[in-house]
Amino acid sequence: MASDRRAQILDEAMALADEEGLDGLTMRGLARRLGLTPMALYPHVGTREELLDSLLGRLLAEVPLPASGDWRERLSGLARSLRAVARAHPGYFSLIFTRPAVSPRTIAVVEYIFQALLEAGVPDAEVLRAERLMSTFVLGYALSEVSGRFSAGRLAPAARRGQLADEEIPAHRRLAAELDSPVSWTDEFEADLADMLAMLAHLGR
Amino acid sequence: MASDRRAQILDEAMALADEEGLDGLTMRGLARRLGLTPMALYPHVGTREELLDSLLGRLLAEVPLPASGDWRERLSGLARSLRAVARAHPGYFSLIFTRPAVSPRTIAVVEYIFQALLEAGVPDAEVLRAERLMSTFVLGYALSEVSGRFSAGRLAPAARRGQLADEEIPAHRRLAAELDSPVSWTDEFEADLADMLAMLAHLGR
DNA sequence: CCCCCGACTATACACCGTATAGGCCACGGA
DNA sequence: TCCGTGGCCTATACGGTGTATAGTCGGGGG
Repeated sequence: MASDRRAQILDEAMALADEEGLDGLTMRGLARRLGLTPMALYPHVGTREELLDSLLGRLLAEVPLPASGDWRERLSGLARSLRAVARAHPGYFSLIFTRPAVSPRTIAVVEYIFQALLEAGVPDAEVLRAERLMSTFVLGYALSEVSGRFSAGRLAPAARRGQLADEEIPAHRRLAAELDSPVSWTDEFEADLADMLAMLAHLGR
Repeated sequence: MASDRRAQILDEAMALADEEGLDGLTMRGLARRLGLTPMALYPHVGTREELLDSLLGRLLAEVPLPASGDWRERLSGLARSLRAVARAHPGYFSLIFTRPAVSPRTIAVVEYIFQALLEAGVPDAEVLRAERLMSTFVLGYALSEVSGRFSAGRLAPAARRGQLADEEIPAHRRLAAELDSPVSWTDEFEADLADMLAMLAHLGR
């Protein structure tokens, strides 16, 4: 069947993007891996931009929606799934921020969050904002983690000493012990999640 | 002076990126605007990747750090400045997520946030996490706003009707009035900011 | 006067996305 | 059995990209 071929090409595209990153995902490179000419891809996946949109669709399709549990369990389960997807595909998770794709799946995920927030008692007038606030945090955290924004400061001890005098950064000096100890991004995510859920609960009275 | 030339090139690069976006920022296009050959740029700004890092540096340099006020005013002032920078340069604000740059300026901004959080009474052991949490929200919100992630759903009425049956999305149906009314991203940002600051205050007891 | 050195140019290479046109083969109807 | 015909794929080409390498030129110091 024709869409088998499409699925097969998308599989290979995801593998290639996982290995080489978005820049390495090339029409020519993808065709080479499949033993095809670049132009053979076009009838199946469209232009490269459309290919990227399809990859984003697959990314979202990988996110399971927990079927049971109270609203806290459902929201934190979804959040953990999103972070897991980001860690599984660090090379192109950023698509979720840069490509505004509104697929049925997207709507299903948003619907899922709406229902959880309503169950949490968030007033109708605040549900949309609460959904965007929560999504922004989860997606932002996941992207920061896999794109290296968080760990950029891990060379902080050198950088701190490097260019600014100690007197200019008293808070850094006071927090030296914390700055020098390793961070578990999983633990931090869980702690953040707890705080965010508490905030949502507060919104619901 | 030599670094005048560099500054001049970076000025033009920012202008070009503002007009044409990151994809439109091309070594050849930049050189053309300056009346130069592409290769003339390299001694001044290095490779294109290094040029992008320099642009990010300039972006951060544009963010003013409010000199006075209590910790709430300082943090929300900084947050508003970051969002303003994003809106001023929507084409390449995303660099802040994808390019881990640790410049003296970055450290100064983080130091500023640390001091505010300490003033808020956040325990030393939680300051680093609170800084990342707050930064993630602010940067994520700003990026979502300028990259179109938020407004992707503005064609929601059509999309909702389009592919999912009404019975599958009861929360969307219940929130139809809210979904169809326009959103002020400024108002929403302020409301989110208030909630986040309350959360931080709670962390500080 | 000469020479050097810095800024700049010229050329070239490998790669990219994709438009256009043509080939090949399997299959259904006469 | 032959003949379209239509789906998949290939070949070629064009204009773009980043950047390595080598050459050009003018002005300031010995």
